[in-house]
Amino acid sequence: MKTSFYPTDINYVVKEGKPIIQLYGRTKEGRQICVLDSFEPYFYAVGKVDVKDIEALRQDDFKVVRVEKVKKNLNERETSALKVFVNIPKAVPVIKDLVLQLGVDVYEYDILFTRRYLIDKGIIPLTLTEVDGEEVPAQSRVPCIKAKKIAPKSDETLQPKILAVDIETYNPVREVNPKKHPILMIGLYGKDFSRVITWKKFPTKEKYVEFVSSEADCLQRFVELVNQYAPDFLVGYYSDGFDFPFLVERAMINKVKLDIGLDFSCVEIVGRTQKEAKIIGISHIDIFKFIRKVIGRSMKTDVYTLDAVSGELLGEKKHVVAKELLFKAWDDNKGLEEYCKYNLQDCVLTYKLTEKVLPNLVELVRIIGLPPYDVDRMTFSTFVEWYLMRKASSVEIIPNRPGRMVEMNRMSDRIKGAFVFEPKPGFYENIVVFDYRSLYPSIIASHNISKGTLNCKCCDSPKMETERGTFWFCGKQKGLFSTVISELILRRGEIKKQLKTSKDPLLAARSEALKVLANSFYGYMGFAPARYYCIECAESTTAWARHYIHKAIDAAKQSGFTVLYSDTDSLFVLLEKKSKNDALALMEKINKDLPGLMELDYEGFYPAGIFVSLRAGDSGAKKKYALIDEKSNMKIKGFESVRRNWSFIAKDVQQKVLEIILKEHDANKAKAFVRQVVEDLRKNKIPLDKVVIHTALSKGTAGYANVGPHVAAAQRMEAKGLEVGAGTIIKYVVIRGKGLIRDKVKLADEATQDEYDGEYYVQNQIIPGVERIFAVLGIGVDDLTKNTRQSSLAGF
DNA sequence: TTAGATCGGGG
DNA sequence: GTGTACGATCTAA
Repeated sequence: MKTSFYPTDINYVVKEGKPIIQLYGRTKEGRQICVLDSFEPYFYAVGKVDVKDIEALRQDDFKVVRVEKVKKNLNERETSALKVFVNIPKAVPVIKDLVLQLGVDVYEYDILFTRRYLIDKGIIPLTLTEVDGEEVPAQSRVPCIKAKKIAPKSDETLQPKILAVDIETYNPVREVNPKKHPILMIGLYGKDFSRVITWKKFPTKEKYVEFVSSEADCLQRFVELVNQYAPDFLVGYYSDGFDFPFLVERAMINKVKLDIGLDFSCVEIVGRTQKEAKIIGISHIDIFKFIRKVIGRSMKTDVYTLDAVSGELLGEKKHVVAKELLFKAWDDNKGLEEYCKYNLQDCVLTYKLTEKVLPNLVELVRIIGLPPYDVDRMTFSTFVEWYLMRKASSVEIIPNRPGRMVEMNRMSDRIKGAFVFEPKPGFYENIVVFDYRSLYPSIIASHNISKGTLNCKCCDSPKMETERGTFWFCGKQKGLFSTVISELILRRGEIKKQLKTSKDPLLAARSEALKVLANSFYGYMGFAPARYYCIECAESTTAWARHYIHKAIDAAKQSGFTVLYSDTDSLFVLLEKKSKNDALALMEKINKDLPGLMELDYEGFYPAGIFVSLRAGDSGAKKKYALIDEKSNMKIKGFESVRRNWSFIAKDVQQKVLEIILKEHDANKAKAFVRQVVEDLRKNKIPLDKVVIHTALSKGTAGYANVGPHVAAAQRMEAKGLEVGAGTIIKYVVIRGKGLIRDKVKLADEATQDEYDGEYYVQNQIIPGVERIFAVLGIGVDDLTKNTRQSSLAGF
């Protein structure tokens, strides 16, 4: 019988000395199933050796089953190799050591069995797959089908059934301790499903609240509800690091089996440095990990709390409640309903965030071909590596990971970076910005940059001098890196074309995923633990990048443009007496000479911009500038206006000054504005809440060698009996008085309007934020702060 | 400047 | 689990 299904998760067991793959998934009809398949572990040996010597190898229960002679490429050159099949996966590392002792090289001995299976069978998780086989009895929560044949069927993708989970714990002190403190409530949220399970009864009309009689029952009920809901994805926010480790520990203490695995296995916490919670058959997704890593790049927030992330991505926040007082509410059985609401809302946010970023996750799964559980936790370098491995494996023997020594040596390799043309600090008008579209990826593709095509003997490609030597890449044979990156670029190009007529968020996510992957290639080539490490490739990439940006700069100068600024892939020119059309013509001219997929884009026109020096006396102004476009949108780079430990008034003044200068081109107005704020601060006319400084404590107050103002404020909090620790946001105000700043600190709610030290704010908050901006306009600090009336009076 | 330590997220 | 490899930021040297 044929069954079409979407695989979600994969695992294997050894039965009667044979490994059996368990491929979990959901059928087209929505039924959860497990496909059982046989598959043989193997690795490759390359070198002069008698096949019989390998066939004879065995140790304990591990043995060689058979050896096949195969033709495969090794580093993009054809080689004959031996494919060594062994009895079980665990035999691979043991037998490969024995083969190594025969004096031959070994390869692909550390590719996880389940991943090897997916690659060899061409199966892509979440993508429609067809299995031919009959149902067999098995110890499983879902029907098991023994596969006679299995193969990918179509591009169709699963809409996974998602269940979000979040727990609240008893927490009287600033310490997370599952050994001491119980779980008070467990929240679950899915499609048409809301539930908070808790074990202290209180009157409520909320239907989602469910009472049980003990923590043990709470855990037991959690197991039942997960089973009933039968999710493909069980999702949490930081659930690898908190919720599941806590649940597992409490389950152990309460002697409850957390056996939600589809084979009746319990949740398992694995991993050395980074904890992971693994559930057989259910993809546990820690959405925090994915968002921080993949989505975070394009987000404004600098903290990845559930509240901040939900605020930005969903426009929705956490339910407001004094979380640190939950233990008290529990003890007194007072106001617990609010905490249940809070618990559920966290689940809702986690669920919605997952829905929101799911297209990105799914697309990465489809490109890389590993299960969502893995993709959720992988880093960019591993994305690239597994993508390369899957692409290469049918023709290439995959290179080994470097040994410790090799990796250490690679660590000291340095690559000469990008070229920066430093702008002169100043105010400028009519700026046109160009940038190379996906500069590094397009160079890798267009110059056929790849490990196996480096310095070929067969042709005379353009050569590039670098500090490491002269490098060129074959013009006849297409390289692995360049081939796969070209595919990514072209595939993205197609999607972007479709995006012009459709606003489908799925397409946008696909485009984003492809971009993320393509942009990771350059970093990967110079990443010490990489299998396909190629420092010459990385060096060549930046060298060509410098070459092309210089070319653009030279062309601009030749056409009579003044070049203002250039960094890596961008070029800022001044129009002066030229028109936008002249700028476009320049771009066309540059583009005519570019090879392959390379292209210079017109990024935009800006009527005004200001470039500011980084430090006092620093002539260059790289990476610190503000531009304004024709629609009055400001583009601010490198200014500290977002720094958290600045008072609101400091951020506000910096922002306004940039706005007045860029929009109205009126330095005197900006100056007058600052002078007014200075005067208002000195007269304590600026509202108190605008001078409050927010700083997060990085450790306990005892841990600081020198007591800064925020630490002094934290100590005041402690003196008042408030709980303070790492991560607490300290809100303080500097008040008038003598002595050190730390002795003039008051908590935000202690201070009054007329006691804050206006002069402190002028000197330490306002001036540092605008000093360099005014320096550009020839206005000194004195012009901003000196009170003319006072000084003239002083003259008498 | 560079190497080593810490922290993030969660309660 | 046929294993592994975070990375940004701060601090001390």
